[in-house]
Amino acid sequence: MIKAITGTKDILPEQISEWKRLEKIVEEKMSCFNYKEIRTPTFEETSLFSRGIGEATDIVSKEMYTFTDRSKTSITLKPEMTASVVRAFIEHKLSKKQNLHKLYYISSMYRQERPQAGRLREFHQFGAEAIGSDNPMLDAEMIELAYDILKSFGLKNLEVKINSLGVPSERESYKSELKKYLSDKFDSLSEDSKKRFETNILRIFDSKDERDIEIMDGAPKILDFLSDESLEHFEKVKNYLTGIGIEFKVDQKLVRGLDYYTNTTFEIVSGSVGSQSALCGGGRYNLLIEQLGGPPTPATGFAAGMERILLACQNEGCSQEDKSSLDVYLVRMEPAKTSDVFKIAAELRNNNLKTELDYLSRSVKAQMREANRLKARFVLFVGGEEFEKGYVVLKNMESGEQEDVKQDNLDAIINRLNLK
RNA sequence: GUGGGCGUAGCUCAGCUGGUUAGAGCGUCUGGUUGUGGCCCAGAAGGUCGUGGGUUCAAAUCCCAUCGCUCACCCCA
Repeated sequence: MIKAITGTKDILPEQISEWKRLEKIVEEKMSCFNYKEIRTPTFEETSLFSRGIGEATDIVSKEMYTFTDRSKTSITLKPEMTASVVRAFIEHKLSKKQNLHKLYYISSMYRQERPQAGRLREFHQFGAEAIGSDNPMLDAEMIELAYDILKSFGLKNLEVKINSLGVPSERESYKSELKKYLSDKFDSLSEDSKKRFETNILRIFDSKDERDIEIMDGAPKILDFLSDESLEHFEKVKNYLTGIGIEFKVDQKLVRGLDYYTNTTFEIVSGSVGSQSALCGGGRYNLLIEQLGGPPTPATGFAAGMERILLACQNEGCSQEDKSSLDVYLVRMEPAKTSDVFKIAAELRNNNLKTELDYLSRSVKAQMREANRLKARFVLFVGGEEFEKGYVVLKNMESGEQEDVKQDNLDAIINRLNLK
């Protein structure tokens, strides 16, 4: 048997309604905040991601789906969306059109990691990018927007964490201070963190090793190394959030894995999923656009993992039942009436009524059971003596009442079905 | 890349101190009188016990390998 590739999942019909519900909320909220949808290709030139996300990050160094196509171009399935959006922004010279672009997307992403709860190799994210302004209001708006969507979807067990990583010069001086602090404690660090000491020292903060956590509790704090300007930006973000009643926690251990972040970073975590608790993460990336060859342009954004959100929702019991039902089910009482049934179905469907009929040549009883399972509001019996007299029988499945209706006057039925 | 758990009907699982035709619940299908659902009742279909090898008179049950799933580390959404 051929099975789906490891880390990929089919989304079956019974699961679609929750996906649609989430997508609908995303679209409504994005539009409410005046973000415009953008769609970019599934794959890009590999260098976009290696330059954009950072050569040393795990995403680029070991998780990308990269291959060479027939024209020997190195191609990569997009592991995240920001680099693609920025590429499109630069390529289409959007900065010349207007100063600020507020964009959103819903798309699948690809990362070759070991799958686990809330983590797949093909997964779906929605997210937003505001390109063209350094205004801290937009930093706050990103958090507001993401939080708003998660809340609207029904999630409760949420926590907003924010931090500021400052600008590169501030971060570099912080990193060297951190290095100093850790140098005499190096031997006590976990093996993983010893590696991180060289590759990305900030990530030691992410360690779940108890000794590491203890050591890092005494480490210097990033906010002490930020300039007045960076701190002021951060203060404003916090004030805006407080002003609209969003609770948050400043977490100076919140460092993000992508290289391009500057100043504000944030995460919204859920206590309702497994260890992959970050439902959404983002922050400001003021240098990325220039770094990818565009005009110097400040920007901020976020991405949210849809599978994780769905998982959290399921675990919190906030999923909604699929309420879809049928308007009418046609019961064919004799095999000879098949073409009549088919004709009536066509007319009902032409009038936008959700109509179903039997394709398996089953008994009337079986057809009724099927109608019931499909939650049909009405059943229309075609056949028998009524049909010979020119009538079809309309049955209300909830009340059980039924009545004869002239078969050459389907309009009466259509009107009746459209009423409720 | 590293570690733990698990692979028996469509689904959830029982059976596993080796021993006659492998079970349950749910679901599916068909019936419960001529043409009518939901509840109830009856019956039926459906499984090379992940795959390959080994031990044995005998293996779903023990051993090895392999594949897959899953959770966690790592990383991140």
